[in-house]
Amino acid sequence: MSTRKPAAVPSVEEVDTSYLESLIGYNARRAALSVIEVFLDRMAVYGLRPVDFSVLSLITHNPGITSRQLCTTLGMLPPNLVGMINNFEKRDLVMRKPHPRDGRAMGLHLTAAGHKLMRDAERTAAELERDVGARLSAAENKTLIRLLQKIYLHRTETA
Amino acid sequence: MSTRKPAAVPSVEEVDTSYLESLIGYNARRAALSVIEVFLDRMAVYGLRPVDFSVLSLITHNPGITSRQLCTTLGMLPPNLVGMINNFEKRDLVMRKPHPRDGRAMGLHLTAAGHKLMRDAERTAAELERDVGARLSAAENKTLIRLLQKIYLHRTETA
DNA sequence: TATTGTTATACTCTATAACTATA
DNA sequence: TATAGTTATAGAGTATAACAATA
Repeated sequence: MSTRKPAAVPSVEEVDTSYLESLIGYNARRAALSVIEVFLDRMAVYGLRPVDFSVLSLITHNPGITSRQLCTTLGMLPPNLVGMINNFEKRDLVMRKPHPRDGRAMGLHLTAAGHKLMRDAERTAAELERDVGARLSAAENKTLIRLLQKIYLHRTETA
Repeated sequence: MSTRKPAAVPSVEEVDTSYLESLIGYNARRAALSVIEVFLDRMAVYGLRPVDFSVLSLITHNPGITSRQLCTTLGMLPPNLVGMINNFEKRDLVMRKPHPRDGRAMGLHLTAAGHKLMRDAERTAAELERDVGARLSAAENKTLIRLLQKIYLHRTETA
């Protein structure tokens, strides 16, 4: 049944992925997962997942940022941020302070320990960026980031 | 720091995301999520999530592909594929046939209904690709896919 | 002994509803 | 009335261990 004539039940020797590889979404997702895999590995020593790093990095560069601003920026939902911030407080990385002009809100700030951790973590991130980026030339790197931003920073006219 | 004297408790008017936006992983993830958002919306009429589309597309272009091959190609775990295939069988989109040369394996094949659905779904995917790609020029589009593949198709020398 | 497919299950991530206090 | 933060909880997605059938 599989020797001479076209097999009624074919099998696959090598998987043809050419169609999927022609789709932007598929490629972007695969690339993101590839980088995140390395990220998970190297940030493990700091006890930080990618989302932890993103949140702490935003607090680092935006002292006093509120939970609401973090959620809007990172596309997270408020209930899912609460536990993260609580953990950061338990680890003495982040402090909640009353917002100077809005009694409902809490401003988020790094502690001294938080600053120290993020100095190391951002250095590691820079090394990772250099290693991953080494798969591309410097110009390609710049181009890639520019094109990716054109994809997701498009101002939606329809919605 | 903002108006006159350095505020003891600063607040944030506009969130500075410049640091995160310099990282490849962050940009790739944001771009992927942006495309997937549109994908979810347009594929809803077919009852297909991105991963469903990927699996059915691989079966379409690789009739007789096994679960093992699907998992390896898409980075999924076998237990998580079983339920998907069961659903596809219930919806009369996919059939399991005994593998011609390996009694342990099952080859996966589209039914007639599956072929019809995927013709429509791949047409929709092509339209989506055209619309998302319209944010970029044709040349940029080609470049973007090439660079993304250089990121995730790198042959790892270390591991 | 190793591999394919499967079951059961645990764990994480994401999403929804509702409450409080402040605006 | 609307918003920021929170709680509790449901649902989806992802992970590990173990088993039967076959290689």
